[in-house]
Amino acid sequence: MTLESVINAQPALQAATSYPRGANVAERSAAPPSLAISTVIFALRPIEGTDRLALWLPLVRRIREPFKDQWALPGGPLSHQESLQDAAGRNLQETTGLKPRFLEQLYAFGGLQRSAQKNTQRVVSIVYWALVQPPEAALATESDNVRWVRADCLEELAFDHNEIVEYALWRLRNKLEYGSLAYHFLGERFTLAQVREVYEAVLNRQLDPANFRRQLKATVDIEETDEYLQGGKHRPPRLYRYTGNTETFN
Amino acid sequence: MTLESVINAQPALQAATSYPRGANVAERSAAPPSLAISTVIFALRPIEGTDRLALWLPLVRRIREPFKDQWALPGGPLSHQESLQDAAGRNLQETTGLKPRFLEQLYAFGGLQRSAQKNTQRVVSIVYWALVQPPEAALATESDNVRWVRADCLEELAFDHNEIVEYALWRLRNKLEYGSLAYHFLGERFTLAQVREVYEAVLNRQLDPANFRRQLKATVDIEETDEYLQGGKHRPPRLYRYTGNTETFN
DNA sequence: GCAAAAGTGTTTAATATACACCCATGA
DNA sequence: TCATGGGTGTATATTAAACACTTTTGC
Repeated sequence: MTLESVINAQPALQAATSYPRGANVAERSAAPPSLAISTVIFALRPIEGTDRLALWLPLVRRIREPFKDQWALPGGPLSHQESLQDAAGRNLQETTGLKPRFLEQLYAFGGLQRSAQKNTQRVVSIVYWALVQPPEAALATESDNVRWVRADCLEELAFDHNEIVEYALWRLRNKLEYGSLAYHFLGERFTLAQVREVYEAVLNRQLDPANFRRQLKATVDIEETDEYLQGGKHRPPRLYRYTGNTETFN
Repeated sequence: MTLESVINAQPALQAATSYPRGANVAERSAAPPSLAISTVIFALRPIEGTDRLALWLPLVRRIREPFKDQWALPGGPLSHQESLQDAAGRNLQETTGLKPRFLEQLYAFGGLQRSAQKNTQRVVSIVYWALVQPPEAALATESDNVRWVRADCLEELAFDHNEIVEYALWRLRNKLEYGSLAYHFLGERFTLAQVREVYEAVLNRQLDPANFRRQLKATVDIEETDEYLQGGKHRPPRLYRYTGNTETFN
């Protein structure tokens, strides 16, 4: 399943099903809210023309009302047979093609003004967020209806998806410094400079290489290997491995 | 509405509605999950017999299956007319009788093993957590079916409510030091020693009064008043006011 | 050798901790 | 005046930041 193919699943969850015209008000308001799962997928990619990294996320174009032709977060329906976490994971797999190394619940959005349509069924969205590595991200190819965009210069998205991305960014920046988050953007082995690049891209500011290296090594959860990254222009840097646990809640 | 009276609302949300026997499997699995809202309500109360504070929360006794006669978090149905935040706030108001100064979404729980019953409708619970002040907490009177218990020595609760409380405690302890959380346990004016007592109760360890005072005053969000708390046994301490914003997300 | 990133050392400032000490009040 | 918590001062340890300097590679 490709990223594009999930677009067809979109309207089923975030667009709204109208009630039959004959339904009276009491019946309508008694109807249960429907449940949807969306995911904010962050990846680090170089800014075009430069070698500096920035945060990107994939969007899909809506092909039905409401918000037809606008861009939205990838999402899917909540199947009766899977947990919330599994539903989000499956959705991410269908979207990027790979199992995420980091997938965590972000927030449940259930405001009444989420859909611009009137007389629609209420939709509660449980939003997850994921971090993927560059090789994984490369599998989610672009097309007319799938696009990677920079997270910090978004156009207007469908529904309340702009706010959702803002919140995800806020969470990412807050959680970064005090946990294992950065390593989810990287492979199993990495140089300390690569970790610094992750921090610099996410926090959007320069960090002192010398001090950053010392702080990282003070973290006991990092372990040096005997290998060095070859092929660079300068002195080959040592490769490290993350040894802390990467478990998330639920 | 009293705390006790909301018990009757409980089964409607966390117990499960069986499907008619004639329904086939396809129809059954297509049925949408139902949505419930629960709230973990924390208050600081003295440990019996001492003057040290500890975290307490109110529980209600279930009067129907599943988990009949076991204790559970107060909860209520999600009305079609209100936002998630409003639904949680109304539920808290019905429970403790007062508008909370702090109410925030905790997590959406939607595991499939949440109910011990088979052949039941799936229930997704969006759980909020609240902090209330002692005078507010006093309004939630105890009865046969309503009890305040200490948060750190819970018996076995209904559903997965033990895990939910554990998670809420974890969040509380993490968020305490870096925000305005502590002041939600206190009134508009307070002494610095009272703030320290809140920290000591939540973090469950002693803090140096001198250093704590200095760190607090380094926070620009605190302002001294001209008033002093009279009636104590010793030197009357100065009263302070919190000037930071107490807004929460959503 | 030169440029550039890897990696180390050192100096300084900011912050946390420990604890001695004075202050103001009720009893 | 004594006990006690309120409140201040200070000396020390720990940590963060700034930046000079050495090392190792490709070209």
